[in-house]
Order: sequence, then C-alpha cells, then structure tokens
Amino acid sequence: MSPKTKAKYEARAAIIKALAHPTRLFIVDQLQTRKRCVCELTKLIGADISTVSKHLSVLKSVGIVHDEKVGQQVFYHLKTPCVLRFFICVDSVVKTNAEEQLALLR
Amino acid sequence: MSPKTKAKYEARAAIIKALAHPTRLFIVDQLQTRKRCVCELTKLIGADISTVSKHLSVLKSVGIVHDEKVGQQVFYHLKTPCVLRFFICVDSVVKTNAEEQLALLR
DNA sequence: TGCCTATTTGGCCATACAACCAAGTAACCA
DNA sequence: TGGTTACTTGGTTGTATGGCCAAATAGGCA
Repeated sequence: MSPKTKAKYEARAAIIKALAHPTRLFIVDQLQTRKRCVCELTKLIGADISTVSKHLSVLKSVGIVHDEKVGQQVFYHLKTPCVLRFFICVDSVVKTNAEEQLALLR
Repeated sequence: MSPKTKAKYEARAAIIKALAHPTRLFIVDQLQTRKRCVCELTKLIGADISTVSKHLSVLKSVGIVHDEKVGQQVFYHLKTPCVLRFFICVDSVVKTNAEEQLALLR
C-alpha cells in the first residue's frame, strides 16, 4: 500500500474509530433530534460525567459533533447527520447474523 | 441506559469496531469489485500474512465478509456491501475537517 | 506417503483505550 | 468576593488491540 493510500484509509479509520463505541453511538443517536448539554447526556448514559465528556471530545476531535457554550452549559450537536445512515446498514448486519445463528440451531 | 438499550448499541459498536482500522477498510474496498484470496490481499497490503489473516477473521466474525475455500486458497468476499456507503459520509467528514483547517490559516 | 503451498493460530510485546476519581477552569449568583 | 454548578483535564489502572515470528493445520501433488 502506497503512503498516500495508507494515509487515505487512516483518515477514514480515524472517523470510524470515533464511532466504534456503544456510548458514542448512543450519543450520536440522542443528538439526532436536538442538541443536548453534557449534563443531560450524562443522565441518559448513567456514567461519570468525566467519562461522557471524554467521549464527546473524541466525537468532536474528528468533526462528528460540534459544541457551543451557553452560560455554564455546553451543548453538543450533530455536525454530520449522515453518520446516522450507518445504523441502517449496521442493523441489517446484526439482524442477518442473528438469523444465521438461528438457522444453525435448526 | 437500560440493559436492553445498552445491548443494542454494543451490538452496533461491535460491527463498527471491526471496520475501524485502515487495513480492514482497505480490504473492504478491495473486495468491492471481486472476491480475493488471502495471498492477493497480503500482497496488496504489504504486511505479514498472519496479520492480514487476523484482520480478515475480525471482519468475518462480525459478518461483514464471508470466506470460501477453493483448493488451498481461501477467498473472501463482501457479504454486506452497504458498508461501502460509509465511505461517502466519512470522506465528507474528512473533507470538511480539511476545509475548516484551511480556513483557520487565513 | 511425504513435501510444498496457503492459511490459521498461539505467543509475545508494545501501544492504545476506557473507566473512575480528583483536581482545575469557567460562568453565574448571592 | 466566595460559593455553586457545569464541564474538562490529569492521573491511574486494567483490559483490548495490532504487529511480527513461529508453530500448527489443511489441501494438492509427486
């Protein structure tokens, strides 16, 4: 693989890597409808606020979300809603796997 | 997050995690046109064959690729081509990031 | 059968990740 | 100004990942 090709796939992988965590996928899904502050996401997720803050900074660093400070709160919103389309494909893979698993039991 | 919700996002994350590596993204891209054996992919990638084999097993374990043994060779093919659509969105994120980076320099 | 080729698996090591707690920063309010 | 709330950052620890080498497995051919 040439250095140029390698760099291309590394750039892509960095974005996908940022999505490759259940909590971050949940966050992306929650931001689908509206922007939310860290405190709200923390309540929904049920982890330490520092953990949630770090997940958000991962998503922000690759440009998937954007943040906006309003008073003492920081609101995050989805910058690239196209990532939501991932779910459609991913869910179809999950479903196919489950069906194949079932078929094996017959 | 309820246990059920958590399980849903964990299942999704497992699929995305399998894609979150430059070499595996390259493999998926290469399988877009036709199935290929491990040896061919190994040449294209330029890593140890054991490394490539492990990457393929990661993709296989989550149901993104399928393998088929023909003689001494094992051919892998893309089982869920919808993952190729990820690239469109991901590349747009990469491009936007680059543009914003440029804008900062002005 | 015995060798050769293709691939997988196990072992090892270095690095990266995710979680929590604790400490630091920033904005608002009394 | 001093306290409170909201958030981020640093530190630590355990676990997962990715790479290579070496060994094991499997199919084909002499």
